Amino acid sequence: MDKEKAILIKINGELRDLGTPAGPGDRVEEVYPHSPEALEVYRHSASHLLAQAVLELFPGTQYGVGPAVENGFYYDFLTARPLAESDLDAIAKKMAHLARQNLPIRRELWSKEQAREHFRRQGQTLKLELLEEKVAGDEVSVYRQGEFVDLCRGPHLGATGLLQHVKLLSVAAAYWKGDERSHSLQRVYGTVFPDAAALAEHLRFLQEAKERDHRLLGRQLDLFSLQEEAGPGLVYWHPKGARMRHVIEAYWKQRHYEGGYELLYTPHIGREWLWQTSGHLGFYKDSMYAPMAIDEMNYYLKPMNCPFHIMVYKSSQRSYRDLPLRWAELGTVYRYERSGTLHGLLRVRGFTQDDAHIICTPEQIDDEILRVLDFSLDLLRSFGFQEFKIELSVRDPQAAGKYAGSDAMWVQAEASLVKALSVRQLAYQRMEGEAVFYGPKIDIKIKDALGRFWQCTTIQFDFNMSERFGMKYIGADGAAHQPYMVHRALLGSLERFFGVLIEHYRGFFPLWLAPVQAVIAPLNDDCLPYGRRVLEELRRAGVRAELDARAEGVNRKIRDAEKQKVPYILVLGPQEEKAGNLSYRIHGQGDKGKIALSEFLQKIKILVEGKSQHYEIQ
RNA sequence: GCCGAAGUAGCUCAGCUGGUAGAGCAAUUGAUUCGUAAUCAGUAGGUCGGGGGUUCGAAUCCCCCCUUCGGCUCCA
Repeated sequence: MDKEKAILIKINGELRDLGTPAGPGDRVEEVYPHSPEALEVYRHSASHLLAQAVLELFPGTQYGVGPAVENGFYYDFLTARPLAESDLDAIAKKMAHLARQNLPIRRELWSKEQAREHFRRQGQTLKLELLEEKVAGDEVSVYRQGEFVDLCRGPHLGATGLLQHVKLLSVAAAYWKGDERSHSLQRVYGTVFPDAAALAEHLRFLQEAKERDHRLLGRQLDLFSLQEEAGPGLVYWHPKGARMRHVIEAYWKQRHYEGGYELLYTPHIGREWLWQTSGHLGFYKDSMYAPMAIDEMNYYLKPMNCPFHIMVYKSSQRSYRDLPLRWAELGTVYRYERSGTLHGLLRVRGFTQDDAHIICTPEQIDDEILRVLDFSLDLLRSFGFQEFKIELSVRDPQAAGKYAGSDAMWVQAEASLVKALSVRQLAYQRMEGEAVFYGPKIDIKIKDALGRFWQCTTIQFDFNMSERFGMKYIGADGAAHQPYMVHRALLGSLERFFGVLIEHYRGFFPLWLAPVQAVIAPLNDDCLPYGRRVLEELRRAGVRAELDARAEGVNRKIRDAEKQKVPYILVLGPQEEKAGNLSYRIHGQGDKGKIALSEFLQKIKILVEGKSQHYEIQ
């Protein structure tokens, strides 16, 4: 392989344009196209190329910001008319044209006044705003390629000719500076790679993600639906989806009982008093469904389960000897999510949280947090997820006043979260100021088969509710104390988790989750009675089986079952009937030969119990 | 909620500049009874997302609304 030419350099570890002069004693390293740092620069330079192309094609366009992002880049424009997907071709052509010209990309240092003058002349008010807001000193670096000049810190590639493998992906709206009261800009998304193969690989990944889309698979496999007439963001679980949910719930309940939890069932609506007391009507009203007036009293659908669990707590006097209490509920809540945010199962308006509240003494909190953390990771692993991203959200030290709970509680809460993470030697990211006002929290995201992360677990301290409802327990000292309350959901919501499972497995669920584990395909109608007997036996053994009794050939029955991603297809003909056994196929692998029914049952039982990730019968 | 795009049979989609809808799959009926990924033939299915308007005439043009999609913002 040819030695690649360096496209950037690092001076004392800092990425710079190729050709940046180094001082004496500086440590200089070359950076090659296929390094991760280079990719970021490719993206950033591609965004400049995009802006250059758009400005040339649509004169009078204002350009905003255009950073490299995960998987690509974008640039925001204020255009005379909105851009459409159909404009992307023309833009891409223009970019390719500019790339072929191999324009040098040059860094220049301007005085602020010079930049001001330049952008004023060009009528680029967005850039003028950026200039005033972002540039502190009097000197500012700009990058020029041809006529195009952009305010930029850099670094950049040396010339546009390096940007050969670009793909524009979509155009969408974005607010100027993320502020929804501000202009709506046109954001063009694209991706770029140093070579054609890497670009093709990424496009394959996008295609794959599209094919895994849970909304598509949900329909193909008849798992669930969302229905226009019945209201947006409300999920209908079809029989097959419902079976999976049942399996998930049964396992979840079993694990909770084993883990020292008790289960609760609480109502779906509650009187205004409850939400007044909880504070939801104060800070959460916009996200709640409007009240129902019954007997001159307002009732609200619950957006959270906490107040209900607290009511159970307060139904009798509690002693320190009762604690910790761990109360779990698959609690269905309704939240009025903004219409534009709804997305399949991943963002809905009615969903079931796998919720629990742990109420304990301050002395118990370290143990309880560790316990929840272990529980969560273990539960997620049993669904086949192996990699996690953990975030610890703590309060903003600058604004201590806006938080519920005492300072001491925050300090202890944070300490016990950190302690649990470090005892288990888990890497985490500390999110300063990301805590909710009512307490610090740990969030766990799971990595799916495509490397995407999905938020599931949240473990949150809640100092607000316990305060507002005046939760108390009698301590060993005979005095009343405020307990700690931890609110946690491990899977997050069953809807979202289901959506993630579908995408992670691409519909090829592990046997223990598969809605239909086996389809029986009798060869002809004469074999139907034997088919029915096998069906009975499978069902009695707890196998989720179906009999394909249509007047179709085996080929057709096999094809349809394969398309439904059923793990096993059992072909029954005169031979099998005579021998009292069955021929089985494993999904995607074809005929695996004959096996006795009892042996089949026994072996797949092992796979189910082991939550196996494959269907192979050993 | 905001910006843009879209909505035609259960599903996937075709229907050019206005002249009262079409395919494949699915469904259904009949025949076929088949050895490892689509048996053959017939039939039925749509006030073209909803409402209003323009027009002799609207799936097609205009307005309002609903839903979905791509994002922004937000989040389990």
